[in-house]
Amino acid sequence: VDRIFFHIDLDAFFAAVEMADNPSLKGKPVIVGAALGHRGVVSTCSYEARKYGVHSAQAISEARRLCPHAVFLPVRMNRYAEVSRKIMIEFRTFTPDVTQISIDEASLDMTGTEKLWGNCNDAGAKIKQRIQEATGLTVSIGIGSNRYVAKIASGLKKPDGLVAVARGREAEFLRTLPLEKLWGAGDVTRKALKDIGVTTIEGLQLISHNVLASKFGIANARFLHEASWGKDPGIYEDRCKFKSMQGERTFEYDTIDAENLESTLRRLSDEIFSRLYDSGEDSRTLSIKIRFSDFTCITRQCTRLASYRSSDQVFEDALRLLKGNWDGQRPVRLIGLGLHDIGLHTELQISLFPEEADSAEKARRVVESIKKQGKGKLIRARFLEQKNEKRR
DNA sequence: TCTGGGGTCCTAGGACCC
DNA sequence: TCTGGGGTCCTAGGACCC
Repeated sequence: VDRIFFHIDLDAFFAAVEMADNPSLKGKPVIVGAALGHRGVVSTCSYEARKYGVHSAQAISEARRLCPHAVFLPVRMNRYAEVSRKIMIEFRTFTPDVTQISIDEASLDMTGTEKLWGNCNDAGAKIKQRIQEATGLTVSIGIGSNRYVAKIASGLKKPDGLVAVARGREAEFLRTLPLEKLWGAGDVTRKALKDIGVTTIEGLQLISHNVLASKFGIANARFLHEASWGKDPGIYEDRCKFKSMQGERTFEYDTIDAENLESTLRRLSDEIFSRLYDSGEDSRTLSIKIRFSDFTCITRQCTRLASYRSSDQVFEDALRLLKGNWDGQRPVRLIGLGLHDIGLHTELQISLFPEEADSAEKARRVVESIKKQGKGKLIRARFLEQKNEKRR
């Protein structure tokens, strides 16, 4: 059966919400992001601001230099999440198959809805009208025979755009686009492609699979090949629930203050554990992240036998990782804390009694630390027995 | 002009087990 | 004393996206 997908993207979402909430901002350059004079970047900016060269992920100080008269606003994530929920509910009145991609994007399977909403253009117009009425915001819509093509189409005529790719014309559609539009191939991949003489999507379509695989590996080669031909490499498949959660803080000034790092870790532990607790799920893998003043970054992780049961447990492991991996000398720019492999069944069935699980955990740590310090000096008891038997 | 915060997925290598 | 092949779990790092 021929399927039809709509990819819907809110235009300049954070800035647009601010303008809808405060109409006096309309027509002005609006920049949502870090507070002025603080470390941080532009989250979203209005199209008026983009005319001055302002864009997402730009340093806020740079945005200020480019557009000093813009209205600078802090990020009000709770408000955007509220508007986002409202919009997703509207989407679900058009089709039950709505995959939320991010706070401002969704992929809709609109197969078989023609009798309800009309052809693609009509259905698109109705969605736009509904979102406009409900929130005052505009969306850009891409339409295609698969989610990947729809996603790319949605980005081509922002804001308030609608681009439909005819069935059977997917490869031709991709061929006309610059390589930068190929979702999933970023700066690093493009540079590597240039090394083997590929600078266009057409070039990517025609290059031999072997050459591609030897440069990028089989999985990446297949992704690039399918994407370039307008086949869905499966970008939104099995998007289930979240698999990790993390929190991080960039310090206003790089720091070597251990107390500052510890208290930040303490706060992050409380936040993350409470999110885990609220989710009702389990995690027994924790990571910390340290970004140094030169922007290099390390991550260190550990896995327990049983899921975290308190923010104290989270903090204890986080602190141990910090102490084992920071010399107290290198200035730290950012510290982060994450929990991973989140799910309901991550618990190992080691013991019914938490005390035993804890002591098993301690034993494991002792073993690991001895292994690290005295390489090869630790062997399993059963091997000792074997040696003794041989000597006899 | 320095470069946030929240995520997903993949790879490579080591330890360990059978 | 030398040594295989397959599998799982774990760790560290990195590409990419919004």
